Amino acid sequence: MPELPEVETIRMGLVDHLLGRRIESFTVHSARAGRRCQDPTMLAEAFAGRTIEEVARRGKFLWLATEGSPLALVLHLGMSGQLLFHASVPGGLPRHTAATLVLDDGALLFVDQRTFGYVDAVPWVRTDDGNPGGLGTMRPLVPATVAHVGRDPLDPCLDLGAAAVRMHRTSSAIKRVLLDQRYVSGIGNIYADETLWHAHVNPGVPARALAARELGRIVTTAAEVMASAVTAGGTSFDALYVDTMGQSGYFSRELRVYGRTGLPCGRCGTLIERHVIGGRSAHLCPRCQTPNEDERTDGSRRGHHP
DNA sequence: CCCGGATCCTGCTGGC
DNA sequence: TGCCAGCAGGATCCGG
Repeated sequence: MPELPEVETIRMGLVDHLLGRRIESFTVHSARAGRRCQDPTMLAEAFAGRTIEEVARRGKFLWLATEGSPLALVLHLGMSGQLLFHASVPGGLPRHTAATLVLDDGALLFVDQRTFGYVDAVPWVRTDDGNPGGLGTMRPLVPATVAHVGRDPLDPCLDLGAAAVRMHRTSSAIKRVLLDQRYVSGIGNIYADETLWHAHVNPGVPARALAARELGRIVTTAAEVMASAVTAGGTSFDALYVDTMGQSGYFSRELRVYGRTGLPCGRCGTLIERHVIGGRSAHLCPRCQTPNEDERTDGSRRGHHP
C-alpha cells in the first residue's frame, strides 16, 4: 500500500523517534515477516544493544544503520505495513503485529494485515557510483538486497538521463515500466496513474515509443507529484496507511484519476476510465491521455504541470 | 536477458 | 441474510 510519499512520511517520523535511541530488543512475532532472512533467529540478536545511527530509504525500501553492526535492518511495508510508535510497549499487541522493536525510550510496532511486508538483516554493499545509498544516509553503502533497486525521483543522485535511456529500451507499457523498481523506484499504482495523467501520457503506450527526453520528463513529473504528496503527508483511503503517530495523510484530495472511475476529468470533463495493464488497475482520461498523440483533441501538449 | 502472468495474504464491498 | 467473486497502496519467481 505505501508508495514513496507514504514511506518517506514514515521515515521522517522514524528519524524523530529512533535516531540516537538504543535498541533494547527486537522480536519478530510472525515467521512470515522474517521469511526473507537466512536465519530468522539472528534477527533478534543482530541488533540488541545497538544505537540507531541512520534511518534511510531508497524507493519503498527502508533500513536502519546501527552502531558497529555489519548488518542493516531492512524493512519493507508491502501492501499494508505500518510502523507505529508507542511511548512504551502496549500491553496487548494490536492484531497483525508482526514485529516489535523495543527502544530505551519507546517502542516501534510493525503491523501488517496482508503480510506482504518483511524485516531482514542484510550485509552492506558499496554503491556503484560511490554516492550515498539513499535518502537519510551519508554512507556510500546500501543493503545487498536493495542494490538492484533503482534510485528514486526524490534522490538527488538519480541519473535521470541514464534511467530514461534504459526505460526507452523496453517494449513494455510505460505504466509497467514506472512500476518496475529497477529503473526508477518508489512509484506504485497510485502515483503511476497520477503521473501519467499530469504528463498527458497513455499508460498503455510502449516505453520504446516514447523518446528518452519525454521519459525523463515523465520521471520529473513523478518527482513533482510525489514531492507534493510528501507535503500532504501521503495518501490515506482508510486506516491502513497512517504515519508513525497513527495520523492519516491528505493527498487523496489531490488525486486526479486514481479511484475516480466514472467521474469527470478535472481538465476536460471526459469521464475517467479504468483499464487493466500488467494485471493492475490503470485509471486514465481517454481524452487527455490519447494513445496516439495525433488523435489528441484538447489541443494540449505534453509537458508537466502538476 | 526480456517479458507477461501467477503467486503470496487478509479483509472489505457489492451483486445476486 | 448469506455467499462468493472481485478487488486492494507490492515484489518476486517462473516459464516461454
